[in-house]
Amino acid sequence: MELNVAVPSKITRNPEASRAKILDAARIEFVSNGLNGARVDRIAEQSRVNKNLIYHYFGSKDELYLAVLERIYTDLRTKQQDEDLRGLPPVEGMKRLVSSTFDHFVATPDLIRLMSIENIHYAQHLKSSSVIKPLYRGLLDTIQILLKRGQTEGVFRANVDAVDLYMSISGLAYFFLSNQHTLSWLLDRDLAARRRVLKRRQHVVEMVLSYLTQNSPAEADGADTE
Amino acid sequence: MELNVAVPSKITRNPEASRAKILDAARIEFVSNGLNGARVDRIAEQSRVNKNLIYHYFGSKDELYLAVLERIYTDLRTKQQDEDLRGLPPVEGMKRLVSSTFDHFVATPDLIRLMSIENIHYAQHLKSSSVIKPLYRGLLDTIQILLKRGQTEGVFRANVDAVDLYMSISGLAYFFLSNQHTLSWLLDRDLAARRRVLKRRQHVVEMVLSYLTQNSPAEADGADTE
DNA sequence: GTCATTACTAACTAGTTAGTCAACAATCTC
DNA sequence: GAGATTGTTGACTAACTAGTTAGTAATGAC
Repeated sequence: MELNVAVPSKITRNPEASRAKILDAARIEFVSNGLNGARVDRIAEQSRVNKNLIYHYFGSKDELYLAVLERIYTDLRTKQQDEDLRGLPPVEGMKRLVSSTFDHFVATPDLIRLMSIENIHYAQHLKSSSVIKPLYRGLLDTIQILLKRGQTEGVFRANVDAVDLYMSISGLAYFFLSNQHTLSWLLDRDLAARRRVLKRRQHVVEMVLSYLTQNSPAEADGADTE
Repeated sequence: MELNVAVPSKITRNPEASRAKILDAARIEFVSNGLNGARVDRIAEQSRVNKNLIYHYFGSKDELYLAVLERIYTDLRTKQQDEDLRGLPPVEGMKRLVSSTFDHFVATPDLIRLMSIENIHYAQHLKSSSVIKPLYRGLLDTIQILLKRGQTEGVFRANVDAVDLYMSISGLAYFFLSNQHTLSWLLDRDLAARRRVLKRRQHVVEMVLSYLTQNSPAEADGADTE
């Protein structure tokens, strides 16, 4: 319904586009500079929108940040179609779950940084969100389903906590990515190099699967229970 | 118009104590609020020292931050006496290495937060430090020594990269701690609870050791090499 | 004791920064 | 087309913040 007359050129109103432009610029700004380092003026400038419009739509810097956080979390969880894996043979399903989790992290560095930023702030924004929390139920269920089936089929070890397994799958990928800058420097390796990333991916998959497929308390070793 | 007469109570000078007080207060401030969130005025107030003294000793906010960073890294690496583990039987040595790494992380939450903060800032301060980098050599050497010996003795799998192993050992503990706040909320668990931490510790040790002790390419499975 | 050095202080400043005010103008409702 | 609603703007402000200036006084070297 646009282009109604010849050349209007008057200030066209486009709330959705403005909102989206603000959100895009805000994402870049928050991800690059953290919550305290981010500048509202810079977001206004980058999105080519009047600063007050930001307050009109989002209320405050913190609420804008939360909006960015919610969007990036929901984007991730809608892309991550783990439900498809539930029907696969446990070993195969778990392999794919681990590698796809890894791939999603690699593909979304913004998410990694925002998670770090949010934890620096004691997750106080996340806690005031109602939309993010439910997103995690599905992933945990998938892990639980594959785990249980693998155990009854006798291919996975017993006594594995799904939450612990989730944290390990994520943690093995997360640390490598979130701490890339300090690690690359300290270890004299370019961890962002494509080859390195692929190598890491394989290592992570192998570690998780060798843990799962090894019969439970294999080591009847010394106590070490202090 | 002070009480300059009778009681002398003159301002005693104590450079080392002042320096230390500033550093202590700065550590708390930077760890709690991040680099951008930290306030120099607050550090001055908390250390009960004139603000200019901070600039007198440390030059700038960034240099003060670097001083805090260097101190916490060196503290960790002097406490972490991994050299002692090099003579142990590989499995036992590695077990202890993993659990002591975990314990050090748990005991030093400040370090975890500073590492996250530093990575948010692309490790730019760390890179300008000359003292931190060498500290890492020893730990990697220990891993390498235990790994090699375990491999020649036939108890550890072949083709394990020491850097990957280091990142896994650290990552399994780090993610659990650094992302405690978001994870506790998202997973409905209090990850700071003592029982949880001990359980996690055991899980991490088991995961690393089952990976190491499983014979190399156990799964002659489908390709999955896309 | 004198002098240079170093520790320490109080008051100030130039530049930011999140957020607001008051108004204008498309667009929607009827 | 009148009137309410909502999108959009530029100028403004009060509070803050890293860093400075200019000075005083304790201490060490000789």
